[in-house]
Amino acid sequence: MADRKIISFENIKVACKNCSLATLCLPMGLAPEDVERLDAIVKRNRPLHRGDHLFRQDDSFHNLFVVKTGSVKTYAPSEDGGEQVLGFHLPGEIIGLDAILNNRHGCSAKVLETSAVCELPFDRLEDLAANVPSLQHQLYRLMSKEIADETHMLMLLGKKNAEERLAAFLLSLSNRFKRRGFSSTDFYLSMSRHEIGSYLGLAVETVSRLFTRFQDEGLVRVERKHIQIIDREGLESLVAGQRNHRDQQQAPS
Amino acid sequence: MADRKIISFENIKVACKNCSLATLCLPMGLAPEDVERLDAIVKRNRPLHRGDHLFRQDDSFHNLFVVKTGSVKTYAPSEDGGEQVLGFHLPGEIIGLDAILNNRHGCSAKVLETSAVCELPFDRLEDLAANVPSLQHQLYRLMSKEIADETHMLMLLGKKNAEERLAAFLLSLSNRFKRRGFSSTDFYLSMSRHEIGSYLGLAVETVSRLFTRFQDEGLVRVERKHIQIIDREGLESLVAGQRNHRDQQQAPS
DNA sequence: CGGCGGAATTGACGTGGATCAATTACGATC
DNA sequence: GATCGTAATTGATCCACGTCAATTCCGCCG
Repeated sequence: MADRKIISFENIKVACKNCSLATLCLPMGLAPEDVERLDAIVKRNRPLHRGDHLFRQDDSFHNLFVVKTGSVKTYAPSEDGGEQVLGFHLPGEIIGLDAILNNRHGCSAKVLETSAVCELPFDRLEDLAANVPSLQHQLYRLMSKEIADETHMLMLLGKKNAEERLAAFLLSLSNRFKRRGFSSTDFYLSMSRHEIGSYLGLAVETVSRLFTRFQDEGLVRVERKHIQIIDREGLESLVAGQRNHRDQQQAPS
Repeated sequence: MADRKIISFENIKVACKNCSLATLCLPMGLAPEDVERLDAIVKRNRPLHRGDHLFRQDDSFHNLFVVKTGSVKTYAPSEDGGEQVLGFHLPGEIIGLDAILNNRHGCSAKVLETSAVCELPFDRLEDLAANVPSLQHQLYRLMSKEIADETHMLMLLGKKNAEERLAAFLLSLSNRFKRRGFSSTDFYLSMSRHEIGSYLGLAVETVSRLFTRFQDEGLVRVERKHIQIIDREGLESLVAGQRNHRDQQQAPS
């Protein structure tokens, strides 16, 4: 009891309308009274800690999750203990949309650092969306964004080499931090080299070597998890890939 | 006029309720009267021919497209005339969901063979969905499926080698043909080796060599575009990837 | 403060698949 | 049926990146 009181500050729950993420998250584009209605179905839990799961593959699906602070990775575990990282999720990003299809989660989601996460019961959200066209539209938009983002990732994995992939990854993080009001040039990675490699389809050693190479070339400053972007344009021209190889031929009519 | 009459058989337009795809497509799970309402907003065009575009990258977005017969590829063109194939779409599959976000198509869509395609004005569909919960739900499901499919593809590109990718591709086609009432063991490819390679992140030559290898190993019979699956289980065990390499290590807690 | 264990780095080496280069096989057109 | 252009196959070579192995670094805990 006393205990509960002491840590009660953890329970401070920011209403959607006061949340700094309102312009990236579901409330985007909603009228104030609709934000209130959305607010009424959001569950806000106490912070989770590194290693906690939001859900595991094959869990039955009830809620979508939105990162409020911290970061989360989604991944597909494989029998043999290995895993394929599918995504890293920053504040304002929605997790679980792939589970609507079968009412079952197709991947696992694990917290990378102490994080706050909002929970949205999907059936209630769906009901509300049917009555609030702008919310319905925003849901479609968010799902569309998820599709577009994954398409972008497919292109990265399909035809970019290792350095183009890592450069794109760093720029993606940089841009997302910026939108969230953090520095776009100075940030900390919450994931390991191993996880970055898994996400980008590269070996850990390759990731490590590229970080040192990028640093030697004056593109970034790397100190363990601490990243500083020194030459953003340099990274961008890497991604654009002057040195792009595969598949430059003409397609058939 | 006479002309129009002569080819008028092309204009035979199957209503959704009579369409053989009703159980895979948007009408899935809708009550008959709701199918009628959906039917009312569907535009059915005359068949398109090989090379015709449904839309091009950066076109403004108005309609979703559903393949009725034939096949369509989506791809991202690059300045230099190259392209990255993003997907192959068979009857009953929806195209254009990634465009909802910005009201602009993020990729191009081109018909691979003579094909019939239904067109759905998205704004009218959205309005209808707001009034027909089962349609709204079906739309969420279809978008969720798109996300889950792309996730699956990310895993393929992220950690599978060339033969695992091609085996998975063949099995995917086989399964999709089966659901559509076609043979799952004997079919024709509507796309070129080059397009397969682009889709799978492989060089044309690699695709070609793998086809011959698979044939030599008695997994399939290949004769140009004509494919016969001889040993489905063999292909499946390839995909499962006994010989799987990358990333079998333990993840951190 | 010292010792332990996982994470990261660095180096040496091997290989899967890209690239380059011919050759062959089709399909379209007249 | 001859001609041409593109698709597909096949072979030879190369290299980006994975794998293996050793070392260093850092956070953690007694």
